[in-house]
Amino acid sequence: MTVQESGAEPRTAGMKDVAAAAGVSLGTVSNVLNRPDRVSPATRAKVEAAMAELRFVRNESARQLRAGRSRVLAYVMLDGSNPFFTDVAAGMEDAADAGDLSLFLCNSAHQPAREAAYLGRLEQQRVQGILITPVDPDAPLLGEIAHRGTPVVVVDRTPGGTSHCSVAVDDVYGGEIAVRHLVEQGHDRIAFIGNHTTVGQVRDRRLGALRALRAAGLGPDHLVDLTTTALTVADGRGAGERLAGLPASIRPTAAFCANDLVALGLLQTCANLRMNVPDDLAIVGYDDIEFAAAAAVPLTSVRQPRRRLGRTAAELLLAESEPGHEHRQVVFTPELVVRASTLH
Amino acid sequence: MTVQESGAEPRTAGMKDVAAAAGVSLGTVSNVLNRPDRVSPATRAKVEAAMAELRFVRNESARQLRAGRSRVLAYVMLDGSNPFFTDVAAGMEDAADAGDLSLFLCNSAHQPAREAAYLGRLEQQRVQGILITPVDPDAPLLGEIAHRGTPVVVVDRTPGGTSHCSVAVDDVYGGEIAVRHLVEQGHDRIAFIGNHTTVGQVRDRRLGALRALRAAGLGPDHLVDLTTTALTVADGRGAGERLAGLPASIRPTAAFCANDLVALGLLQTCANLRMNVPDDLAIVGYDDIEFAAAAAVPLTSVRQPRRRLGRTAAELLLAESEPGHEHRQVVFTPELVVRASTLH
DNA sequence: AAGGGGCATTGAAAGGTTTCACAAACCTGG
DNA sequence: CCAGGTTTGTGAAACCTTTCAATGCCCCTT
Repeated sequence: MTVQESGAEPRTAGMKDVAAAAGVSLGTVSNVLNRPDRVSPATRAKVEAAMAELRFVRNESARQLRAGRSRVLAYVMLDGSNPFFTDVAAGMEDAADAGDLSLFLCNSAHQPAREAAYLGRLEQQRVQGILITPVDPDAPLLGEIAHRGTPVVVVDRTPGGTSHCSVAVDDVYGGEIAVRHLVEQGHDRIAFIGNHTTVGQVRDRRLGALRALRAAGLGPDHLVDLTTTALTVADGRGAGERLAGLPASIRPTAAFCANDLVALGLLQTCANLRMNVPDDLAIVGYDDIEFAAAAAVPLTSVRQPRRRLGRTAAELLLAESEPGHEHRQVVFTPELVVRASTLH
Repeated sequence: MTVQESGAEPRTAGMKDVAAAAGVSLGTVSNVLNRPDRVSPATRAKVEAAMAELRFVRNESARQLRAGRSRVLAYVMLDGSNPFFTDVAAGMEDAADAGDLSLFLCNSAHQPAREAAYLGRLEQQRVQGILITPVDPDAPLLGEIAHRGTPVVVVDRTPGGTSHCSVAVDDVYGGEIAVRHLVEQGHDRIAFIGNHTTVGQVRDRRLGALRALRAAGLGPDHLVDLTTTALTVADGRGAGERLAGLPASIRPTAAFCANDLVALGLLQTCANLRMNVPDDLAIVGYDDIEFAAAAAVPLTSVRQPRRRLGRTAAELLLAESEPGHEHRQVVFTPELVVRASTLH
């Protein structure tokens, strides 16, 4: 209306165009955008009308270039198909919303190369901060990034060094309450199903299991290891078949699974083999994902405060920019949710 | 080594600093980065050494500002906690990797406001393109964005207009093969569980179900609607209880669920109520998520080519920039995966 | 030995925003 | 009616990269 649209469509209108259309200076347009209170209602209206007219879209690259920092957080997650991580991400979104930031999700899918590629891209984008559940929490890359100035918070792993904050859950304690519960239910021969030789988390959970046995006066030989390669439903099924193949005299009467996916696989094998849960085999899972409560036999599981984990991680990240910041390692305490899979 | 690090740490080194350290011009540094073949090996080595020395990180904002476009795709998904969508995203990642692009995931969680916020942010970032499973495929916002120049591809919904490409699966056909299978198994009274009044997809699946009945000479009264508010496990449980409450004379002998989460919930209720699956109730789900095969009774389900859906969507998006581009609506054909939940 | 072609490198402009010191206009109270 | 303070608005610099025409330089050809 103020400007004549003659012929070809302009690629995109910039603030300069808006300023011309509204008959004000460039600086005023910027003020309307960034400090609306510093501009009189009348001119503000004029400028806003021009912006609508021209379909102005702010160019975030230029804004960032000048302003130095972006309004974006990113979470590089280990496994996008595991509900645990998407729940953690939901918690981060809560915090990001509150701070008027956007959260971008990246899925490394356990691949170090992909993780590195994402980290590089994010660093180049000058994101405000990076949340990450790393393939390897002690990889030097993380420290380098933090050292170069992009805040990093490690989620659900505790890194050795302290070049950044971290948020995790006490896995030793989680393993302990799981097995203590089984012992209280009268079991004294318990299978541990997971890949404790590979993953730190799982090692800790197993440690907790041993501690609970010791507290009950039972030695480590009361824990029967069924080692898996990963923590998928298929791994659980496989372990179930191995378990069922053991002679009755030494077959455990209960199983503690390193996560719920494994527990669900185990449960499925039990159903196939007509083993009753919990009478023939009691099962405890880990994570308390939504599908745990929804299983054919609702699963007793160790609940991690997933959403809170994510929210806290994001909050820690935002706190990094404050003046006298000290890196903190937050550890949450898990809790046992008892359901039918362990109750006679 | 070439440069003396005196006193305070510089925020971040830019290409200018690298050029100075390497004793070459700015343009040469740019060439090393963007057209390495145009630079002699000797100087390239010098420059690369300087970059390593100074821990140079390319500033993506400035690059974009000048170059105009970014190397980022984004997928705005409807529900980050539904494995279906994370699998679709995995397919997109495959395509993005191939094109040396990064994929950022955003989760609208069914909230229009959040969706709009993400879209705004992405448009401002000038991402190369937006993939989206929208809350409302006919919202005008999508068309506006496409019209302003950011390519948009709609995933798993078919929008009314044709201002962009779309990729979907033939839901009518999916419903048809599901119910045809049930009819072939001898069922003639079938429950339909889902929210077909709200969601276009579900409406189509139900339409397919009716078509299969008609083909078998059965009228629409042979389909018993159990309407839910959403498509979660809890909705499935609730529907199961309603179903079990029906008098035996009119109770369906089979159920077709609008997705696998609902089917899993239904399955759980059956287990609780000691109803045998499939003898007392046959169940067909939809999506064939990983948990479907892993259920206590492995679930017959309609498989959507999730990963291919995602990959194709991303490819379509990349093709948008080609000269004589026409918007295409790709429709895939689902297939039935038969498992124990429908086989005597 | 002169001319010509290629190749490696350079220097300056451009891209859209934010920021900040400054100018102009407007009030307030004496 | 004026001094001093406040509110609005302005103009130019700065942010860091990419791009491209122009400049040297070296080697090959005749």
